[in-house]
Amino acid sequence: MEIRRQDIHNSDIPLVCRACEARHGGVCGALTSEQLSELNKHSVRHRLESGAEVIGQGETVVNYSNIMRGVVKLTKVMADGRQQIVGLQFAPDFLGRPFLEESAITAEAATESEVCNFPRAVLDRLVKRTPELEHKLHRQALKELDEARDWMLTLGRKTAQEKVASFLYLIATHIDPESVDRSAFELPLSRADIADFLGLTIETVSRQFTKLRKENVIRIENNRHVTVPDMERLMRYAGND
Amino acid sequence: MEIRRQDIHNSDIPLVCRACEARHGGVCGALTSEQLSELNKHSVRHRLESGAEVIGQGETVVNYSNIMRGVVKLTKVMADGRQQIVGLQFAPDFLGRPFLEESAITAEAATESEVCNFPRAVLDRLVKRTPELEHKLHRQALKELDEARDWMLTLGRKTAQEKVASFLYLIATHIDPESVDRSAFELPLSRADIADFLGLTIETVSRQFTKLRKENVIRIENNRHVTVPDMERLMRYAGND
DNA sequence: GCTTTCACTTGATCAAAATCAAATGGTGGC
DNA sequence: GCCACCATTTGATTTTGATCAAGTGAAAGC
Repeated sequence: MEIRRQDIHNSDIPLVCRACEARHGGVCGALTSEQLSELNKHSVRHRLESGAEVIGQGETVVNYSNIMRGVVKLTKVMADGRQQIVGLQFAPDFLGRPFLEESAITAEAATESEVCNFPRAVLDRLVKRTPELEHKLHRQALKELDEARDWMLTLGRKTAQEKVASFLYLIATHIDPESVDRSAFELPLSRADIADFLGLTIETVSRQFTKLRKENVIRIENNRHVTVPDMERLMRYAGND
Repeated sequence: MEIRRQDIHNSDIPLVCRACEARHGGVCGALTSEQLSELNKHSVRHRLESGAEVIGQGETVVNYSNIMRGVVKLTKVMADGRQQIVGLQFAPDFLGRPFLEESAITAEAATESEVCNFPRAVLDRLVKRTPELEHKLHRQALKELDEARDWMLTLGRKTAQEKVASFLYLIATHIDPESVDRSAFELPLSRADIADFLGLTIETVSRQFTKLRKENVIRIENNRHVTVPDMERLMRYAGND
């Protein structure tokens, strides 16, 4: 038996939106079909190569985006080049900092990705008229804040081993929200990116991977494919008792 | 000559609110006088000793607060006792995590403080009916997110010296938003708290203070009173070029 | 097929911050 | 004023992770 979606006027929803994975998880779910149509008129779907920049630190924000597929990293850079990843966003997250002219961070595709861009001005106008949309954005901001604070504990107080285990646990639980089996996944970040996420060097990250592998906490194939035989054990290594 | 406030129906505003410093800076500024009266019926002003807990990690959130005076620290603790301060909030900040039953952090007065508590349920009801209020809370969440991300760079990539200088710069610019002269201030945190904020030990913090003092970047009297002769120089020591 | 390149790993050494230990100094109680 | 207590500083040593320096291994180009 077929189950019908509860959307009202489903047929009025733009075709591309109907097919969009982010439709129900992301901010677009807060919009009526008319609003969705309006936003859709101005939006452009985009494929991003791994490493492609969405916006640079200090640049003027002209677009917001929804991540439709892939992983986007948010980074901050110091004048001398030291770099820190301050956030990882997964589909179907909203990407952007409302109410600010200039971006305080760089957003860059960590993997090959797909995003749906729409002009800042159009969404800002919609937000003013649609409390439910602001509510969604507010919730997303709070979620990011919770994640940032969790990560501050990791950065400030955990050992290198705990940091690497925490990272693996984070990826295992975020990479594919649909999947039931979280024990096997592809790392969306290179060793260099992982180091920038954890406040470590690539050498230290590599050594900790080797150590976790030797202690059978994880298995690694082709540098990027990770298997976790015992998730509870990984959690203990991450210091999350 | 006396200058009149632009508030409409100023006389309808509860007396305690009229005198409240947080009235215009905090979330209450988004409310009409009637809403303010309703909220005020349920709110209780409270004096907090330094160290007093507002809410504990894992506890059920029953109250939100406005900070009227003082500094509140937000901390996370690991099972083995390692601790990290993940946020500092100054008057007239809003204190609380909307839309979540259980607090993920501990909030504790860092200095002798004063807060205005109101029941979660009452504010949640007001938020639903008042888009402008949700907008204010949204902006506050985004501000906290920006601050958290700035701090992640400090925690992950800065040296002990840069961390301590960054902390001093943060306090200098946040402790008294009114004051023009930011070059002299009281530290709201003990050395132990500063260590927990910076992901360092108290010994390392103390040594860096001594070093900054010997290099004439700061002067310290009575352990808590700091003078900064050249703010630009402090900023350079903090790595913010 | 061979070379080049790039990401990653491994090894040796070094430096920064942690740890362990003791001294100092200011504050409140008597 | 003197003592006790606590926060802070200072000193000696150790540890962790950074740095410097080679290696390895897989994929891309010729």
